[in-house]
Amino acid sequence: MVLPPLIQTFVLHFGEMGGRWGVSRTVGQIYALLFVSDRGLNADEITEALGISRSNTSMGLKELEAWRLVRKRHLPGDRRDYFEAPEDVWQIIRTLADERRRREIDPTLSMLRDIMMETPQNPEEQHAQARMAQMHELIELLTGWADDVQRLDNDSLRQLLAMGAGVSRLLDMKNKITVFAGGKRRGVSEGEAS
Amino acid sequence: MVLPPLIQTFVLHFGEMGGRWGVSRTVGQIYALLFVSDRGLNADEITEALGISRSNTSMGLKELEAWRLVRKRHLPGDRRDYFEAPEDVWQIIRTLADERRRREIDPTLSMLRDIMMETPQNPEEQHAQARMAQMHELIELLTGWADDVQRLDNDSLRQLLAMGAGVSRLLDMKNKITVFAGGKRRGVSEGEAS
DNA sequence: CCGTTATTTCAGACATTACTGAAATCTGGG
DNA sequence: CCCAGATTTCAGTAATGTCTGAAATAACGG
Repeated sequence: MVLPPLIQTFVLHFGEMGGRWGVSRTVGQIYALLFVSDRGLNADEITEALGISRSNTSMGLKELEAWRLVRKRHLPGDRRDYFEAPEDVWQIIRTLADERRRREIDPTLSMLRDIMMETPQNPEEQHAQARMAQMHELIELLTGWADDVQRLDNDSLRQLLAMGAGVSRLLDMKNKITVFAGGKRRGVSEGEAS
Repeated sequence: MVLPPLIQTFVLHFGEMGGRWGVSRTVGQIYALLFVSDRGLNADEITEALGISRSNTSMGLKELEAWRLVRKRHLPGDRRDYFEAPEDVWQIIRTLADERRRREIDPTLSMLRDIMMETPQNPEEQHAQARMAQMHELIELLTGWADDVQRLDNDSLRQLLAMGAGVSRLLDMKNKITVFAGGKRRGVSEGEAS
């Protein structure tokens, strides 16, 4: 691998981390390389830069496309495919959240729903089912929330994050308003999303 | 594996999912089993229920303890260790967030900080460093926010989640108030956490 | 202390996943 | 329709990761 030291460190780190994630070392490295690159790269350039086989590059790129983390682009007068990582880091987070949800959360939710249709045959199964229901409820809340936040534009998202623990003060405020209005649960929260 | 069908499905699913996550099939299964169990189980019971080797159980439990997802408990008059998964699903989320952060995010932040101390030697490195700075900023924002939310009690957290997209309306409100107060950036947000 | 039972460690067997090179397929220009 | 460059597929191999049984260690009661 022949890369500027600064970039090499970054790429190698993502390679290692790729493992902890659901992707291979190579896939992590390819993504890291594209992320910091100031222009699209073709498969041969990537192969060369990372010192891996051409076929490995091809597979890695395919996987990254499946994750929607890189996209193909064509340069006029050049038949080769060029690949680049979308620039907007906020969008990257959205994409990641989306894909991980699709691959990890949704199948679990589906399984939980199926199980919850069953009738427990004894106290042991009954307890198990209750636990699964707890898990199901929590996951639904989390993903529902994530869905909503997902739709915020970058500025709103940044604002929300910058607020940090301030959120809890907003919640207090909301509660005061709610109580004030006669305890009829009509604060600024609850349902009716845009 | 001899388990009530309802539980078996759940355990097997977590085994599969374990793979996508950073843990082995066995570890996923052990956790799932403890999660739905209505009492602590000892290593032999787990071994028996999952049809795996005693040593595998021992290693799996050790890993789950490292994740702080299960804890050891002792029953009076019984020398064996009993294991159980903490009950509070909200707390589980906190633990997971905590550990994943420690294992995946923190090392990355550290690496990014190191790289950002370096002086880029050419335009290519300069662009790369700028991209890393973007990533660094985003991760800091996300983790800072997560830290704050982490400290909310279960009810506040539930409320926050239930609010969903309502958050954006709160933000609008905040902005109105801020502007109203003379555009001096003194809304309900910004710094000064509890 | 000693014997018994519980737990952990660890080297090797086994299984899974990642990577490569060669061959096959695709694509666009002539 | 053919050629050359580009990409993908795939079977075999290398590398990792997981699991086991046996042996070592620890913990407790007597």
